[in-house]
Amino acid sequence: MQEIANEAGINKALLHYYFRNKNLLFEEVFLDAVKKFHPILKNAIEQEVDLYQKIHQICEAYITMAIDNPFVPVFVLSEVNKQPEIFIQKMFGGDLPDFPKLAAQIEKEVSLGNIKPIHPQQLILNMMSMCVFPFVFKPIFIIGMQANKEVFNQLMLERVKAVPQFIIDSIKIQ
Amino acid sequence: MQEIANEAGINKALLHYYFRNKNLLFEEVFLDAVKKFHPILKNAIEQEVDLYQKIHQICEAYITMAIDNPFVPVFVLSEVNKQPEIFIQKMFGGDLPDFPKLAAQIEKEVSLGNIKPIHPQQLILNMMSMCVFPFVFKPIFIIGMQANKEVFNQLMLERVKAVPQFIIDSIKIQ
DNA sequence: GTCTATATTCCGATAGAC
DNA sequence: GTCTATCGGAATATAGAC
Repeated sequence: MQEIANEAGINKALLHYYFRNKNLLFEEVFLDAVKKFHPILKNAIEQEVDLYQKIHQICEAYITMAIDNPFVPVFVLSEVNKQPEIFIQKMFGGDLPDFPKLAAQIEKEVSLGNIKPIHPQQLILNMMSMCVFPFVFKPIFIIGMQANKEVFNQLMLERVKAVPQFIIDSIKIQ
Repeated sequence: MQEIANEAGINKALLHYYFRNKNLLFEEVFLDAVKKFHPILKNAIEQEVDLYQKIHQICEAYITMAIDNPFVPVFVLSEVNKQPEIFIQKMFGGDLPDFPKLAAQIEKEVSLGNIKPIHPQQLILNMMSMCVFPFVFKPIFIIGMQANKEVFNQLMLERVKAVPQFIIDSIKIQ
């Protein structure tokens, strides 16, 4: 609270005046900021379009969200691993993206022979991983690659197209 | 400190007797536990084998490490995003895996026409993402997929082979 | 080495003046 | 609304007996 007050150029007492206590501050500031993105991401997953389009939409939604708000992936993944049920309830309000529906769509394409055989849940994990992970991995990547923020940001921009391309290259039938 | 003492069946004073203070305890216990894996992962990345073999080795090293120590990815990624330089120094001691060397190997295969054109750093990000991210995403995945720990663990076992397969399917030339 | 008791520090929260 | 001053509790850390 002291650090926040310093940063804001006010004092602790005023923080309590505005937010009553530390937990309410946390929820109003962080959770509200993060909850904004939920409908966008949920919508990308639940849109009624064909699979390749959907892969593009999901990757674009997740990666651009993370580019514009790089703190969100780190924040969500840190918090959700502290108290999974509680955080998910607060964050999604029991209204998570419909992953099973997406899995069913993948399953259908596989059974129709339109894409290579793959476990739908593995494909979903692969897609989510490639969209979100780099933003959490960023510090290690930059130091390990002897890169810098500008290089990293450029790579992330490229990923909006590169990730769906990579996925589709892997699952498409020649 | 009280909780740790309870868990250990001793009292707080003894914890301080052994570790002097909370920070030293943290470093000795957590950092030491995590540092164990560093040479294994580094070695997988730096082995002198052909690219497809190396992809298999890296994925196997990272995923099996995470299966056996699921707390490690969450811990490392949380800490590294708090104080990147400090944590990386403590964790890797200025001796990170040689990612640039791996990038050079990928670059070479691309230029030889052995694999599809791809930005080496993107491929590395994709691989690291698919290996590590699911372990951080686990709580959301389980609830969102209406799955459970057993299903999740089974999926992770399958990923040891499924992830390299997915990558190679994407980059290989028909 | 292990304990009890206690000191010390830190931080969230409140009281009350302005 | 904003501040200073302070309370109260919790957590870290130490003293000292055994």
